[in-house]
Amino acid sequence: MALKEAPHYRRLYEQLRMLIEDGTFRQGDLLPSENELCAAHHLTRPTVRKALDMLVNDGFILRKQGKGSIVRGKPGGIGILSLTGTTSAIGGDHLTTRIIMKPRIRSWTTAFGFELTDHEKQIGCIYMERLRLINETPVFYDINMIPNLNLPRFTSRNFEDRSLFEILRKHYQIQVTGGEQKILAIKADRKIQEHFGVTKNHPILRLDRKMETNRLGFSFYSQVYCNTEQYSLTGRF
Amino acid sequence: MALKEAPHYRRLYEQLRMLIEDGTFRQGDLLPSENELCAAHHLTRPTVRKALDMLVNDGFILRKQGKGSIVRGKPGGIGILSLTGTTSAIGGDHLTTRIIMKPRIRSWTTAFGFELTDHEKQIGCIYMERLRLINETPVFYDINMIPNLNLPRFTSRNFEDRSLFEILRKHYQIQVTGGEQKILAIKADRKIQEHFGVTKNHPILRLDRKMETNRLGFSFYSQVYCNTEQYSLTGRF
DNA sequence: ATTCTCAACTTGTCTATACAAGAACAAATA
DNA sequence: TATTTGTTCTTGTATAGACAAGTTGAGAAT
Repeated sequence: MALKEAPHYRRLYEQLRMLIEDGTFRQGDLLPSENELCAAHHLTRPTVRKALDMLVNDGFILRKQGKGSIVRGKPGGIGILSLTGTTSAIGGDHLTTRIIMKPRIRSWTTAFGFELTDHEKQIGCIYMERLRLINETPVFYDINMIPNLNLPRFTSRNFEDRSLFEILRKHYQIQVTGGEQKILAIKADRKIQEHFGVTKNHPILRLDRKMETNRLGFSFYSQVYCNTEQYSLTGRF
Repeated sequence: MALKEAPHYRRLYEQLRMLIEDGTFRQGDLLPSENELCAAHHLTRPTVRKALDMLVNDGFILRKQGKGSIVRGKPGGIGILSLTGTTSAIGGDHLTTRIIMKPRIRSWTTAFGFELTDHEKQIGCIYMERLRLINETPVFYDINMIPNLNLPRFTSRNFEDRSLFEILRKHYQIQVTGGEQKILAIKADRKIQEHFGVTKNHPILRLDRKMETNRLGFSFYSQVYCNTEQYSLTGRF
């Protein structure tokens, strides 16, 4: 299956994003002007602007009429609230993963309060639980439910180091395009107390998430318990 | 101060968004095709597409090549995680507000962990605390800090019914364009216990938010305590 | 020296057009 | 009947150019 080349605007977006993320452009810097980018990449302004629009949307730059495109500061903390999976949200910190329950096929009738289609209910799901540690401290406990649909060898893959998002993208050409989430604060239940090493009244943040993908009708679901004592979740809106 | 007319793409966006929100277009419906919208509004495709791009970004529609623009379901719950203020995030439920501390001018050196500029520190801030109830149940307690900058009559306005966002938009032409937030789970402190009527170990969700606006260099800050026992926060990403 | 004006940048909005590619359906074909 | 092939709809990508409007800085006028 030959993957087609990404469109020009997306390649420019990826390139500029990388230059911001690796520090080539720093907070407050001006990006090259639209006309300069046009000349440098042999593109026209609407195409360049589309790439810049995406950077604005993702919070990487601001644009000021008459001034230019200004690089914004990267928000600190853990950006799990946006599109990225946990792995890439951590940033420079050291993330390790322990599989608590290996992927196995199960039946399901609901996924963390989100509605399932009849087709999803019928084919069942792949179920997996993981504990994730940042710098040796357990911070996330996630339960994942993925429709059991045409994912050869999925249950035997190694989820220790790589993110679920990355595996779906690389091996199955599935991109997460967006999703829905519910957030609430709860007391740690017995299982969470044990895994996080906290007392029974310790407040825990719970995210119920539905991830939608570029594959028509393919969504998957996660419930994430977070110990926000040391690492709070951050995001842009 | 005459407000200029909004650009065409924004007006089309607002119009379509309203038609989706008021139920004229329902989940699964197809919007008129781009060409039909062009003809109906005397616009060209790039302009129409810009409006549709915004709807995609805000999660109102999906687009499928060869098919059309499909209306998505509106997520339920309280959409405070996105751009809207609390008031418009509640939806159909009944929101009431009690002012716990009336707006007054204070000095500040920090705002909920966000960095302040020297200018912000120098001019001080307007400080206000409110308790907000949904269907008579206290759900939000918010602390607001707004730079004390050129907002005539601000401290004497009525914040009971209207949202801070709305007052800033209507009276001062200030639009919130985005922001940054941190989320964590905490135990209710004494003040929160009292206002929410909960015990001392009750888990509470805390949002620290920085709101950025169309006014150059003007940001304001909120810390929101949420009792998510009955109403969880929802959002799209 | 200070202020003002203007030219030369920047991004913002919009038009007009072209071709590619996916989806749906009808007609032709096996 | 079942399958294939077009045709025609849809959105996706990209070009080229025009004018509006905010910002900046150099040079002219005071």
